[in-house]
Amino acid sequence: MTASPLPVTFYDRSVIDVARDLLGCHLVHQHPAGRVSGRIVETEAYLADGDSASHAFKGPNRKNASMFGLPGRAYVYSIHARYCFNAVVLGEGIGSAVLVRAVEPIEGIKLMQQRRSRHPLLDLTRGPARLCEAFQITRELDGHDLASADRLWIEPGHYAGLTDSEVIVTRRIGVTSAQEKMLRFAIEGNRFVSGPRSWR
DNA sequence: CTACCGATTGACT
DNA sequence: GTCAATCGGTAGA
Repeated sequence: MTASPLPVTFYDRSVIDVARDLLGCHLVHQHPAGRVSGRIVETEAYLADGDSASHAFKGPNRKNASMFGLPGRAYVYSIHARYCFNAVVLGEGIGSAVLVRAVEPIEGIKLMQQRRSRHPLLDLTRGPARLCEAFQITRELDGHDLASADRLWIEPGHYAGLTDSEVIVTRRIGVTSAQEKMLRFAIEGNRFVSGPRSWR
């Protein structure tokens, strides 16, 4: 795999387009312990305006600061004693991001299993906090530049460029407000997609 | 300092 | 399907 990271311009577009287009791309983490990578199979968009489910809804604070930072950076937040990973979309002061909810493991499965300890393949990276544990993504990587091939980045994948019939669009999972918005994107039929079976 | 919350997960019926 | 444990991060006293 010698592809180079997606450029910043990829992230400087409509958050819905970015969430849709990240499907099929590869998330890569390089660490002294080894390299892990996975195909992105599920994302959610969090809008800059009128989206009460977004952490950016009430404006910038220390926790969500990177969400209002440069596009193509990571926004890593903690919730329920775990971490979740987003890619920041659009320019400074905007406050939109794409949550990566699930990937399909490609490289480094043994390392992922060590980090997640004894979990079966299907449970390694299905879910936003699970994939962060498998990829060793913590708050340390909050604000990290995803457009350079260092530590953590995203590459265009072999199967990127999915047709509309290969993508399902649903409500977002777990949010307690703005539940009506259809902002979750997933590769139809992929076993590593989280949520109810009927949504896979 | 304490109180509270959650874009979750895993265990359980 | 239901539900409680989990703890980092924040807000408030």
